[in-house]
Amino acid sequence: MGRCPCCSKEGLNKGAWTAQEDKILTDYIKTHGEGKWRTLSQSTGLKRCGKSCRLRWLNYLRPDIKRGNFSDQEEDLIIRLHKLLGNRWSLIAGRLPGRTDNEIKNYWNTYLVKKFQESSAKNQRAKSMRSEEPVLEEKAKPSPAEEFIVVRTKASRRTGLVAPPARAAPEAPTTELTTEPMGNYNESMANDTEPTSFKAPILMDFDMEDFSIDNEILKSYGEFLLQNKDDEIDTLSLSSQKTLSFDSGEWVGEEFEGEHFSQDLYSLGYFL
DNA sequence: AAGGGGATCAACCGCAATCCC
DNA sequence: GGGGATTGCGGTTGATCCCCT
Repeated sequence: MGRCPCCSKEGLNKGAWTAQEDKILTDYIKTHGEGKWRTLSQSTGLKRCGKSCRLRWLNYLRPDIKRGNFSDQEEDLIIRLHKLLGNRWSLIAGRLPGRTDNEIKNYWNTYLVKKFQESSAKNQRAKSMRSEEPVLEEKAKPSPAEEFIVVRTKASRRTGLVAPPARAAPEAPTTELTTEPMGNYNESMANDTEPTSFKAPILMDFDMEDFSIDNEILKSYGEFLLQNKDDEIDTLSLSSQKTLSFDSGEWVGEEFEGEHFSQDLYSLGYFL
């Protein structure tokens, strides 16, 4: 284990890629396809390590990469996914076609974190204006970004996340709501950016073989909907024809049938 | 006009899982 | 089955850009 041998090799180029290097890399991948990065760097004569080639391709040269600013919808989706997934940038990027994990990570660290800090400071000022109580107690409260505590270990491929069922599913009547496919992101959802409305559970690593992420997310999210059904359901009552019911702690609906559903994180999009 | 400082983002680093001989 | 090689990921760095004084 330890450090990748190729990184320590001498004679390899570092730093910004030249147009010529880009062309060599692009041409090779067009011919041979992705993968085998080490072989690629050797057979093309590129004085770059395999990791560097891979990164350059994935983050910059790939033809399907979307450039430009993040839209409001994308931003909102990132915020919501980050609440659920934590710093799983590759997973988040998987839900944003054309965006790379690196791009999303940078966007989060530069823009969204700041945005959270500002809104949290605003809230704090507003509260302290309203109350004569010292702000000391407020200080103990986490900012919206911090509120959704993400406890995680170093990234690992065989791990995922779990939303532990800390609270028992509420005894509630069947609640109906509609869903729509992820591609049709609803405008009203973009407006619902209040980060504190969804009490995300603590995230932790788990073994994919032991857990089904969606079951847990569905339980927790269903609970959230039930607790907030008066004012929140509308944000999810989209124009779709698909019907989803929450019954006895489980989601029921035509879109959610089949044993493979719970293994596919794609379903998460239905709730965002 | 210059330069200082903050913001941005491409690229690197190190770790861990998986592959493969 | 063991161990080195490879791949994938998140965290961090540093070069460059841009704005303000």
